[in-house]
Amino acid sequence: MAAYTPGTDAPTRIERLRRAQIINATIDLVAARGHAAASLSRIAAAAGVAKGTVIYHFVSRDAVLDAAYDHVLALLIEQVAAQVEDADPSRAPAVYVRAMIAHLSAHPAHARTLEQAGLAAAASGEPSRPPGRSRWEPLAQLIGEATSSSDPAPGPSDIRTAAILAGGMIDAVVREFLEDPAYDTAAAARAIIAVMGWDDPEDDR
Amino acid sequence: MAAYTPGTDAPTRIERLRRAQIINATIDLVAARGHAAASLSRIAAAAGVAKGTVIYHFVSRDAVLDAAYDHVLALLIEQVAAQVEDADPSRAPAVYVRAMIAHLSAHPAHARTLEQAGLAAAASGEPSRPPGRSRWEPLAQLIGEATSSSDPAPGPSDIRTAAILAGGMIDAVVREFLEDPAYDTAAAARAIIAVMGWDDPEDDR
DNA sequence: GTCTATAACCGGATAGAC
DNA sequence: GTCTATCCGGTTATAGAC
Repeated sequence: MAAYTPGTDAPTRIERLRRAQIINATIDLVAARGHAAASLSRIAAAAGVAKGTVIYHFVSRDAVLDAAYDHVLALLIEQVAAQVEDADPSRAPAVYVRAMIAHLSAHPAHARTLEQAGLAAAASGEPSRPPGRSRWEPLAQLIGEATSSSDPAPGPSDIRTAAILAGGMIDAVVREFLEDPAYDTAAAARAIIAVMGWDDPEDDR
Repeated sequence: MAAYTPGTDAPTRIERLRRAQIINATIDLVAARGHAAASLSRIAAAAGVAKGTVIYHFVSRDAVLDAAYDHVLALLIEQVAAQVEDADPSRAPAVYVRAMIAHLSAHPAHARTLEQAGLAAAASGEPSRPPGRSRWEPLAQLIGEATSSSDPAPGPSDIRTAAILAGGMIDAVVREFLEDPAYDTAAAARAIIAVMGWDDPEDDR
């Protein structure tokens, strides 16, 4: 058999613990100092292990960062998907907006990390997705399903543009919150839903 | 007198040319490969000069990047301000949105560079501005002046939030354009103005 | 003014002791 | 599994020749 390569097979052990430990340290480090400053030595120091240990559990520095970014992204998607799934389709877009903002406000370090991840990706010419598959495609999907049920399609008639605009507002609200933690993100979420003309789950009582 | 320090005093000569040459090369480099990849040697190579030359005209690598970022920002502000100034106050917000998107669409490299500049700044904990002075403060100003003249204040009643949301949409539209140059930014600008419920200069004919 | 050469440093990654 | 030691490459910045 080939040599043991951690991460590819069943991690059956404290391996998972070490990996989690390193990943969490990396997330905090990136959130605090940025992608570029998250060097191997700093990651190791933050996690309380040696450089060699980090490269034993992961393949390279890039692999550590990728794993960290995948992790925060997976958590975000899981959270949002759970709330969107058991919601009336006509209200799914509003739920999406609230869930997104709530999660990122609750985990500022994750928000900052995702910000850095996106920019690092934009830097190294990475056309990771074929044209059309933009970051807000899932949201566009929800908008499409919502407007097909309720007749008077609100907001911009172009679904892609609607998703892009709503997504941009979400980003902006989260960014503002990161700079000013006193900013009322719940009110901002309400404002987004209002300008988009969407059904608001919190309206009916 | 003290030694001559370029940039601080009258640049009286081909100094300005060299500086401009280096700055432009830096802008393209950052746009293409990102902030982190814009090393001194790469900047020098891109500008067609030696490393020493770069550090002669600027103090350090960071100074070069700062100068480049200041430059693209100054151009953007100049362009937008010119269009906003000779516009009816009630339509200033719409003009701002269009000017911003038009300029950044016309100069994608500048848009990418500003993106990288922002992220690099977010990384090194740089509270460059006291709380409240957000990036969209000028826009908030325009919105305030516009709504004080026309009675039925459109969009979110909170001016700060209105500016943040509109700004976020501008960012999102530009980002989308960078990924898909076929994206219709003029239509997107119209959509932004529509959802905000603003007076549109292109409406009356 | 511009360049070459060099100093001092820090980055990632490997080898191997324990 | 985890660590230390080491190597190599690339980085900024300086010194000084031209």
